[in-house]
Amino acid sequence: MGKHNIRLKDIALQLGLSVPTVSRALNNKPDIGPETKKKVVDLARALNYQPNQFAINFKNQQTYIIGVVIPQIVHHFFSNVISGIINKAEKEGYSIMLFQSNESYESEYKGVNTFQKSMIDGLIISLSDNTSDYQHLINLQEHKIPVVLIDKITDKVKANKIVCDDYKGSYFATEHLISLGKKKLAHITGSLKPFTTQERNRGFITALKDYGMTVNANFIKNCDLVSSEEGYMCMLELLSGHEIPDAVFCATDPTAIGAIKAIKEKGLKIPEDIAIIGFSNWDMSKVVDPPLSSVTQPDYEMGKKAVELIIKEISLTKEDKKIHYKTYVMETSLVLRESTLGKKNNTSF
Amino acid sequence: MGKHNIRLKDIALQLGLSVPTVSRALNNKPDIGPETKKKVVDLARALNYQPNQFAINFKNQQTYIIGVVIPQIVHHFFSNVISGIINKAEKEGYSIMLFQSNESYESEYKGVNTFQKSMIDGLIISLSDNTSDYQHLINLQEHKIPVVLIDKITDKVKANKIVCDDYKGSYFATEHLISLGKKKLAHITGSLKPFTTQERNRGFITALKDYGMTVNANFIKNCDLVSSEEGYMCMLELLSGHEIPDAVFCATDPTAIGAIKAIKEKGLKIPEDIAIIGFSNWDMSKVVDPPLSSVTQPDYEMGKKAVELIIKEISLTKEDKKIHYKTYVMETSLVLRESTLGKKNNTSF
DNA sequence: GTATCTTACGTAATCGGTTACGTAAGAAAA
DNA sequence: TTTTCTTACGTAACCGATTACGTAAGATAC
Repeated sequence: MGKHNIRLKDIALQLGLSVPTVSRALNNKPDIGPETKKKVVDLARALNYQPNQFAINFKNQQTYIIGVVIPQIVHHFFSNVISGIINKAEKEGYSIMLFQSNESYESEYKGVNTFQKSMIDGLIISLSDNTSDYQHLINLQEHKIPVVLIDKITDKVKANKIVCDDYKGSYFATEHLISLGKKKLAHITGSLKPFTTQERNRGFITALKDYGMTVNANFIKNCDLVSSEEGYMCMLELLSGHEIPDAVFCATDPTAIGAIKAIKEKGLKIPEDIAIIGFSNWDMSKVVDPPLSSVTQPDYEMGKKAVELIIKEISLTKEDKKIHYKTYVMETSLVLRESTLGKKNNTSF
Repeated sequence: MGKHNIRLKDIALQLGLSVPTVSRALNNKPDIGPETKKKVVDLARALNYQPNQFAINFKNQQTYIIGVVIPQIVHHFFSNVISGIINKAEKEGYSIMLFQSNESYESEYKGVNTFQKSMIDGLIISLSDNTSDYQHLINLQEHKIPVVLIDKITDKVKANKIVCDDYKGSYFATEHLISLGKKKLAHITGSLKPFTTQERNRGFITALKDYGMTVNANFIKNCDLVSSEEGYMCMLELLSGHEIPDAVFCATDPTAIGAIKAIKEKGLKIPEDIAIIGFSNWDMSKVVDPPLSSVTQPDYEMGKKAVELIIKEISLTKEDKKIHYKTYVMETSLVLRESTLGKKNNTSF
């Protein structure tokens, strides 16, 4: 037992030919006699010859592997991004090496380095919240390995970047609350370290100003861990003031879900007393009571786009052409449910 | 611009040495003079020499890459499995190549083949529901590439396998419903094609029998797509009979969540009129109203275990030792919430 | 002083392929 | 018949490392 893989050498020996001749026969190269070619092709088929891709990649100095580093896989947004990346990469003949940083800079650094040594052709990365040094990425680029940043990006690295329009999504979410006639809008933010969260905050504030409403500092609560527990606590604080909001925009769905729990416990009605909308349209948001309105991000498409960009940059780099870096901003949209619209005759999930 | 990576050759040229001498100096091999060694090590450090892992792997015929094929990434159970796989693999010095079959046999087949050509050291796979031919896996094994099956397994392939105890988990869930004093138990199953679902069904039926209860065929509904929509429809059917159940065990959480919606719409109380318990403890289950009791699977640990098994088998295979295949059955446990326990003074999520 | 053993290096082979180049034999042209 | 041009193959080099083996110089033993 234990077949070894058939090599060109095996075919060459059986036919009394040299290895390059066999290679030429199988790769439709010139300088090969028609009868020899037929003999080689037939034997290769009979032996079920599969070229050793690893050796070819080594010779070509190309692996057809794209490295992907993200903060965490168990996350609605990122698992969808990865899904888009993998499906698109497969279509284009690339494989994916995946690593999660668990939001640790050291881990991210190590992962990128491991990938570099494995000779990935390109890297798609969403930065850890704790990354503030970008030398590992710049180092990669200096070795002509393209880098595409996705969602968690930085302006310290010159590269193609993909984000979704957190600002506009938040603006529209806020506008939606205003359109319901709400006057006292609150915002539960996430950690303001990531650019994405800052943008969501900016969208909220700008919308208020554009509609001539004042921003009440007491109505903006910070929720660093973006967990349901924290959302619950933040909402309790908002409800304990002498003035309470009549609408809340949460920077993530889990915090919104915690907030819903707090609102319901206080005996208040959603959306009549307080309307609430989240961000990212998590799976769980359609099953909470009431179902949560949210802002959807084009996660799958962002992953797909990242693969397109990296493959294009890989081929441009090989031809030593200059790359014009851009930041691609992808549109979000509102998914409206009972938490803002109220009960409808609606059995959908 | 465009540094090329430093090679042994570069160091050798600068010092007037041969490549193997430089290699010996850097790898603590014998047959090297102390002064020469120092010169080489110093220059290597100065140039920040990083050995080309790809070349080393090629020479050693080992990639330190584990291929992972699963049906879908965007799934609570699988994303946790992958998380366990990646974290453990990194600790052991392996990288992960990830592929999703989207429940298609053709896609799974193609993915496995691509991985084989890329010379993965081992494969961890959870089979697609539509896979009934296993030649791609056997072929891998014949080429001495170990295969570990996880969760969606088959007895047609001799290999190490990891499952969780779907039978016992379901038995305990059913037992829990009985312990609440429930007499008319229903079961909403998933597609009975996967072995896992069959086991869940068996657990339910065996528990009923062990407690001297009869199995009412009208109380067993099939829910092929395991979606919330289907769970909702199945539950409506159960509620439209002349006799309705007082407890339901659902083979997956999403169907249970659909069922909850149906029960609430009929104005029935959970768990007083109908208690309900699901399976897999999805993230969303703690936020539905009422929070759903469920059976947790040790997803992360299963991924970790899979990596341990594959690495062990890789090293045993290299030494040409015989492998004794086992199926590892990992324990589930119950997470009890309001859908069976009723309202408690409980603010946890 | 000669034989033998170390030491420290270089040369060659290898992993499995691709590609540049050299060359013998036969065909075509002069 | 001699020269030149194809054709169809083999040889050598390469990708970047590791490893088996050969060997000159110096140390040690007899």
